Amino acid sequence: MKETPYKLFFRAVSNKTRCDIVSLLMKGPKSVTQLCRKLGFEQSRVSHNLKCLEMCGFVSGKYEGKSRVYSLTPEVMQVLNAIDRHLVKYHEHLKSCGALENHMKAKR
Amino acid sequence: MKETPYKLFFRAVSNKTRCDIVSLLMKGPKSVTQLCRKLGFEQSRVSHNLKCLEMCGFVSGKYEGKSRVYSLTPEVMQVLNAIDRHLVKYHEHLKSCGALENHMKAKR
DNA sequence: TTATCATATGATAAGTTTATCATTTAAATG
DNA sequence: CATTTAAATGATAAACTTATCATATGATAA
Repeated sequence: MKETPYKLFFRAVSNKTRCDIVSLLMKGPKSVTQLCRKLGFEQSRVSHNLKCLEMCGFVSGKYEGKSRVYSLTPEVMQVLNAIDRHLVKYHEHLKSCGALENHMKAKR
Repeated sequence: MKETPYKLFFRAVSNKTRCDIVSLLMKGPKSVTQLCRKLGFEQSRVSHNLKCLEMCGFVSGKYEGKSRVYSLTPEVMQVLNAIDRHLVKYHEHLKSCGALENHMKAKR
């Protein structure tokens, strides 16, 4: 499958772990440990997903003492804010959508 | 996994088939057959994915004669345009990102 | 330099998503 | 209402993604 920028962009935040990480980082930079604590996720889970977000340009990390502190890149902040503004109106539509969980599969 | 509106929104367009469908529809409404022809995808593939997009409020379809014509919802058009404007600048970053294809897996 | 705490990486099993094939339903028209 | 063309649905195997566990690397300070 060929990768379009669109797809890559969307996919980066199309799962709950990364979505949650991004949401938290929108409130400010955090170390891996801080993210783990706040989200209740395992460390390697967070690190793996941070790597993915980093490679997609969503976040960047720099060492501060022993810990590595991650922040959203300015570009992505702008994008997310733009989406946010529009998602406010759109919200309702999505809430009633079970599609991605239920379609294309029967009663497995 | 609990579903956030964010995740649902992003996931809807996080695969190539749906991304392509949405891109095409940005240029105007199309029937299923037209989408199949232009994209070179199988009919059931397109229909399944349209259903997903429809349930997420991305598209809506109405019968015109024997065919069913799909269009993007106005709300989503706005969102996509907003993302588009920002993605222009961001583009470069994403192009160099192999993360979602390569990380978390070895040499399988 | 080694001990300690923080993060990253690798392998893998479990879970999810996808495309495909086969079949069914829908609309229109003779 | 039978036929034809268009689209939707269901089941399933293959592909992909994810979380987890085990381990390795990094940074600092004693």
